[in-house]
Amino acid sequence: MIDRYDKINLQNRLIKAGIRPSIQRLTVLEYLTSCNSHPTADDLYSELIKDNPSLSRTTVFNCLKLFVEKGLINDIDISSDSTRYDDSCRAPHAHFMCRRCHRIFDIPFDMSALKVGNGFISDNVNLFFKGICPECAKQQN
Amino acid sequence: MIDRYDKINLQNRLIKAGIRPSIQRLTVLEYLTSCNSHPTADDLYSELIKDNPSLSRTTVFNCLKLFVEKGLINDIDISSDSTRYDDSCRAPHAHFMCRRCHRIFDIPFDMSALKVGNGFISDNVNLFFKGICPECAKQQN
DNA sequence: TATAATTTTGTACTCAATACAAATTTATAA
DNA sequence: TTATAAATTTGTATTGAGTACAAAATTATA
Repeated sequence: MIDRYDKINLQNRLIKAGIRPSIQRLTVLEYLTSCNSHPTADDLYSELIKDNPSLSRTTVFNCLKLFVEKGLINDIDISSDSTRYDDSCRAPHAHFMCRRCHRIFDIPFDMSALKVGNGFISDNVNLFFKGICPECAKQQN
Repeated sequence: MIDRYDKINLQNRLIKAGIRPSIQRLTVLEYLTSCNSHPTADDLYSELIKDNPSLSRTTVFNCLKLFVEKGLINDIDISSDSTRYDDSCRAPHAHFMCRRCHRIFDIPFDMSALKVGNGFISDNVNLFFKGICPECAKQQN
């Protein structure tokens, strides 16, 4: 159960992000904050429906989408629509996705310094930035 | 049109990766290598079907999946099934996805050093490793 | 040439995510 | 308070990326 202090905390986080703290939104954010895993929308829905029988699956998707837009949470996902492919023979580079025009740019980047330790054996690294590309930044004004 | 030298090059890349160089596989790899964009499977299919009317959409998906498995190309995509979410309030960390057990691990990582320049305005960074987690590495032997 | 193994093709299907409109809740005005 | 407007939630219908599967075609091996 979520205590009063935490509830106010969560409310403040929503308000600061410009989101009206409805019960459903608090519920979704509370679960995300308290769990250490990386749940999918359906993970959340399956879990939360237990104590909130009237909760709609669409609401969970709506909340998550809104939270990501407002920068409250991260979506561990890279391409907004479908998987994209990239010839790994090319020079190492990071990717940048523009939130406005949805293009993906190659960013020259030396990835060789990026390592995981502690027994993890990595064979692939992806570095992904999101934001506004130079063109869209100009147009915005 | 793809010239003879390139064709042999592509063939060698496939063979080295342990993939039999069928016409369809060469076609898909050739397009991926020559284009500078980050096409989706359907992008590829729509383009290649023009000159290869008998090409199947499934074949394109099969090729891409195989190429990624063999490390020939990268998929710019993070979660294998559906989008996962992550409270951004938590300490900055990278992610590691185990190819065997498909779990996603948090990896403590100082992301503050990761910057894009050149007029790109980034508000979000994702660093994603793929490979084998310590547990699965042990079990493997 | 026959047989086995691999690859391709095409149809049917799954399921995450979205569109949309009705119902409900919350805020604002009179 | 009551009426009205705005925002949110709900549920159904739909989309579309990706997969399962088996038949057809191709390629390798005996």
